[in-house]
Amino acid sequence: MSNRGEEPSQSENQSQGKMDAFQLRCRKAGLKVTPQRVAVYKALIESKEHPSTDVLWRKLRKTFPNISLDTVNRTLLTLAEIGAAFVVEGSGDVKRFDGCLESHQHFKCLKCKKIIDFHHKPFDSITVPRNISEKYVVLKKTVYLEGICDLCRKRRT
Amino acid sequence: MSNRGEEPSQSENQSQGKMDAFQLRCRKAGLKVTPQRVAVYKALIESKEHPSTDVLWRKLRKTFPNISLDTVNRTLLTLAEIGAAFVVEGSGDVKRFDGCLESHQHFKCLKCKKIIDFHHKPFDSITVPRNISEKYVVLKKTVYLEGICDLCRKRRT
DNA sequence: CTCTGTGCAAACACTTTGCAGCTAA
DNA sequence: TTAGCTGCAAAGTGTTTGCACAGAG
Repeated sequence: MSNRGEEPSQSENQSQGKMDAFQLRCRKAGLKVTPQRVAVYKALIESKEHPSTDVLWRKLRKTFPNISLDTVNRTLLTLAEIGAAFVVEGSGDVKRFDGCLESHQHFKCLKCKKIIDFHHKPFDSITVPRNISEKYVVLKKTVYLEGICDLCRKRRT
Repeated sequence: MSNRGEEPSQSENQSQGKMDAFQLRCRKAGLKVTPQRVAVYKALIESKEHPSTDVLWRKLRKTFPNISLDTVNRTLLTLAEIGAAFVVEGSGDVKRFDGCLESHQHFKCLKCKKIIDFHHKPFDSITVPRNISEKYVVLKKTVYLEGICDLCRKRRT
């Protein structure tokens, strides 16, 4: 584990905990714990930028030169299936992923496509109307904001 | 209340009103009112299915055999730019559009990709936390639900 | 008349698929 | 050992672009 200049011991432990939980989750789902999977998952949870397959792949290649784009893509889709990651909601651009499992919301800049995380407690507890929850299985409730971020507003691009 | 075709009187008037408003909006934005644009807009607001470019194009060709896919796509993007339509939020599939300007929310079935509209008043009035609204320009607030629809659950596909 | 919008075709970017060899369990 | 995973290459899909002509203003 190269530990790119960041992470001292404490977060290293946290990270380790997450990795253990991840391995457990894989096994439960009947998935093998391969170096690639571990690397993809690790890179994802260390990314704060909600990377697309491509972005994560470029990053991974620095420490894992042989990993293929497909593997990254397939792994991310698999992670989403077993609930270890999410596909970020958004208005129809490239698929982007989020490895943060804690409750939070997203603001997406329409200009630079940056996604900003925030957590507003009231949004955690929104209640789905009866006529929906009776008829459909609601798996995810999301509050999602779009607009222009501070930097894009300034540079008025 | 379906009346979703070329029905007469009342809804015809409503529809006409919408078309007038649309022309006005185009002119204000400096866009020409071409037959294609009108047709695309009309087809969009008559669709309840939040169509993708492709779906809308197939539909349009029945009454407008020469219209090209690009035109439909470009027109939809243009409509989104001038605020006459929206790109539906969702987790990274094909771009889909919505011509309904009234406040409403979406539930999307992860299996069949169907999008169900609903309107839950409390969702209209969610308030964006200070730290976001102070820093960013929030153009759109969305509550978005994902899950499995009634039909997909039954047929357990 | 002018300048935008359209249609066509080619280019692109992103995903998915098929398969042979590899590897975790 | 063996089912599942990876890497490569090729095929899809959906979207964008460049350009000549047509048509709205």
